[in-house]
Amino acid sequence: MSDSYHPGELEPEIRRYWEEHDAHQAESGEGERFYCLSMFPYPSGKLHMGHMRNYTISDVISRYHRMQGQRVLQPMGWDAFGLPAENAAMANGVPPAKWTRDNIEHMRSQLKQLGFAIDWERELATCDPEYYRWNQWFFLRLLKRGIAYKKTGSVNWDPVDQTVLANEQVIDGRGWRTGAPVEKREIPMYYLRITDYADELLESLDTLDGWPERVRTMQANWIGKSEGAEIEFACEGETIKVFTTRPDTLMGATFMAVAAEHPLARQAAEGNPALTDFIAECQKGGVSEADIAVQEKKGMDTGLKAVHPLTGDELPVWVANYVLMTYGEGAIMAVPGHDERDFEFALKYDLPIRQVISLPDDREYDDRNWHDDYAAKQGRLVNSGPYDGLEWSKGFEAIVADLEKKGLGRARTQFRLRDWGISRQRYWGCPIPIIHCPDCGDVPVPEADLPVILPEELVPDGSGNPLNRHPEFLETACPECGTAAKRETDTMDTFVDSSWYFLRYTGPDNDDAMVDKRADQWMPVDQYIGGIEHAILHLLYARFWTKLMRDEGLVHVDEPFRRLLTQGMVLAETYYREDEAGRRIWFNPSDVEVQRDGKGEILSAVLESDGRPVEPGGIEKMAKSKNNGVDPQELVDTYGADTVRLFSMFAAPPEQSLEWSEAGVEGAWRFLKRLHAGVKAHVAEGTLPGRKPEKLDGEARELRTRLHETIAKVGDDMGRRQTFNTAIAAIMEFCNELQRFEPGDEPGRELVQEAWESVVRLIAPVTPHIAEALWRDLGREGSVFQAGWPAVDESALTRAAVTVVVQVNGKVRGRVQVAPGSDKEAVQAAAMADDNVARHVQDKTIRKVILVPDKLLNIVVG
RNA sequence: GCCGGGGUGGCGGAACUGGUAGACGCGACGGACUCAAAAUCCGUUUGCCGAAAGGCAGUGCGGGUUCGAUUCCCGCCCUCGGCACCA
Repeated sequence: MSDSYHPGELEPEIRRYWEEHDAHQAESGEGERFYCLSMFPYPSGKLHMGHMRNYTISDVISRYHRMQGQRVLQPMGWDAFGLPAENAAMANGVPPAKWTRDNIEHMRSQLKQLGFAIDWERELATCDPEYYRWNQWFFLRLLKRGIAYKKTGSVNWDPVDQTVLANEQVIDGRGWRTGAPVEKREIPMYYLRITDYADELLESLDTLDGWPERVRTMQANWIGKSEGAEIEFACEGETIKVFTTRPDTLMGATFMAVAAEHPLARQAAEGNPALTDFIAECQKGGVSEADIAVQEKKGMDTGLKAVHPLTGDELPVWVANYVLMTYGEGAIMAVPGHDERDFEFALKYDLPIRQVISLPDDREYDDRNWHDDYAAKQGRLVNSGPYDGLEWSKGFEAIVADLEKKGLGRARTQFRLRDWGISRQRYWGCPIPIIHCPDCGDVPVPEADLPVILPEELVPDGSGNPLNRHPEFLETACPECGTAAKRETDTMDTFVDSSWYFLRYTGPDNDDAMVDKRADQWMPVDQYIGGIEHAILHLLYARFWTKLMRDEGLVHVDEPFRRLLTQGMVLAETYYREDEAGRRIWFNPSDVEVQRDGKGEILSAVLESDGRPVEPGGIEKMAKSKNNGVDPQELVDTYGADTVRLFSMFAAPPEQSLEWSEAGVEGAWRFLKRLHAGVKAHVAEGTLPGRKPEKLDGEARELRTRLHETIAKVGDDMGRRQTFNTAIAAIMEFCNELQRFEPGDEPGRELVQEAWESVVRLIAPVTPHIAEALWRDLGREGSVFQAGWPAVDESALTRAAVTVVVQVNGKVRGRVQVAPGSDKEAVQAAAMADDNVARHVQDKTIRKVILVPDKLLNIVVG
């Protein structure tokens, strides 16, 4: 092997060495356990930079902890069910199973090339019956406990393809393939009672101090606990129940509004063609909340009158599209004086507005500056009859008490969180183990008959679930009475698969149980790493499912993930063309040639293959659906895995989103070449036994101080802060100093040996191949990952003098060298000896002097 | 629309607890080496004024608190993520 850096030869050799020594199996070695988990990938075809970043972070943390002497579990698997496989099947006619498994093969080999310390013995794929049978088994237990239940839910319906669409497949209110306007449709589905756990899911967020604050905030807001009251309004022999967070504004209610799906709306529509048309109009469009929230507020009077429970006044009942059937009771009391949406609606339809809360300065309420006024919700009650003058929270209590006396209302807690609908009208997912018998109804598949195996040869064509046209799957006998019956063809939400895979990693070979006692050994996960886009749904469902399994006695932790690192997304430009039908065809950025102006704005973009223009579609997270994933393969082929790993960690802190650019990868490459050359040059003069160099002075003494400062900084950055970019910068900075140093004597060479051994170990988690090789070159036995993390020599950290910055009135005017720990007077005296400082102070009066010890002195003059 | 982030040189970013703004790297420019190129090495690189010493301005925009604000507070703008069937 030549003496220069050739990762193409070096890296495979090092990987063979690891494999021969089972270096990455979790059970080997000694020490306390550390479970390092990264979110498993959807096998979309190729690795992209988002994956690369995610798994490199995970590997750096794993290897860092391994070097701390811990026994690390870093598993890998495949989130293998889901929509993209069906889309690929439609496009190429390949069955989702084959497409998925081929992708897994390819991506596994890519991951192996990157040198991740993964325990491949534990690999799993959620599309394997050995995995998903436990989804089915557990679902049946939940059904028995009443946690799983059936009710209707609303879905996007494509009337042309006669199929249910995912929200992603609805574009501007139209089906992505047919272009037909989408409608809402009610169908029966299975739900899990996550709302039963709402309080616990909210409360235990406080125990997750290893989670980013922003994720905990988002989850708390998502669960959305509000204290309020339910109030009943009599209405033509029926009752309209509403939930409100502000019962104190009840006297300001001037109308009622119900959702289009509300039973009362349907009832009122009978014999009212205009209202029937309006309700049908509300059924247009998809079910996505974002779409509903931005649509124009519309409504229609039902003609019905509701009775105000305290005043007896008649209030008109409207149907309004901004009232959601899925929150509260699907009906509201509208208080346009103090609610922005009600206000907007009242203005549009000329409904009365009444102020019932005083403004802070007792101003008169005025529609025109309502936007300044409506927020004033914290005043006293006015225009509220017997409640006038009460502070709002007292009014809240008084009104609820009076409603309770009349039996027309009571205090209640409401959550924004809804039960989790898990039914999907799709083929490529885990079958829901239910049989529909004409006589016995919905019958669970007996445990002995599990798993219900999904036939793998089918090819969806976009017109509904092919299981419905597959008699071998569909036709069966009722387990209770034996008559001909049909299987449920809905499959489970893929979030079910990803809600417990981390538990299965602890005992993936167990054919007799979902999890076993090994789960107790490894759980909870010490470090979870994944994209911020999963901050709410996946993480909430995984927390919920863990609690469900706990309550079944299967695991013994309350929370699955002790520490969470949410990596920012890797973004890339998207490019598309529209076909005749207006469908967007997406092109990979690597196939597009782009010209930009001086500010980086795109001037033109053409497809390389045909030279014709494509439209830029904005910068978005790398994803299969927009075909903007950048494959790291080409870079790995050119520079090797270590360079790409180093570059992806150096580019930005992990939590930050990052627009992908290759500019700078050369820098990482150059650094590794210099590191390699530096060690080789030192070794060429002969290696030394690693021992603490004595009797250093001058430059050597300073270099050793810098070495141990760097060791302390890198350990802190990798372990506590998890800012790998700054850890790498610190290593680079030290290497620059080390390479300028020329050892004149034996202690100097000992220092250089110590320095290179430390540098190689500090960089090892990031660039493991080169570190392993250089560790050998330095004359050390065994793997660098068994060598342990370098220790900080506290005695090396002390300095004879420190630099203190001197400011005059907050502006830097000089720097002085003083002994560490010098007091204000001493530093000030030194500062006044500086010409420039003295000039700025001159004959002015010193009003104040502020000292930040060993760092800064600010002299305030006036 | 609602919830949560982000905005700092030509570019990626650093400044951790309110204390030197621009570490480290890319790019660019100048130089060394070379027949030449690549690679490598050395130097300069926020803007403006200045020969220099030094000075003034500067962290999306507008205000505020403070001896001192990229950091805290108020109001905006832009942008990214999520919004329950993308995963």
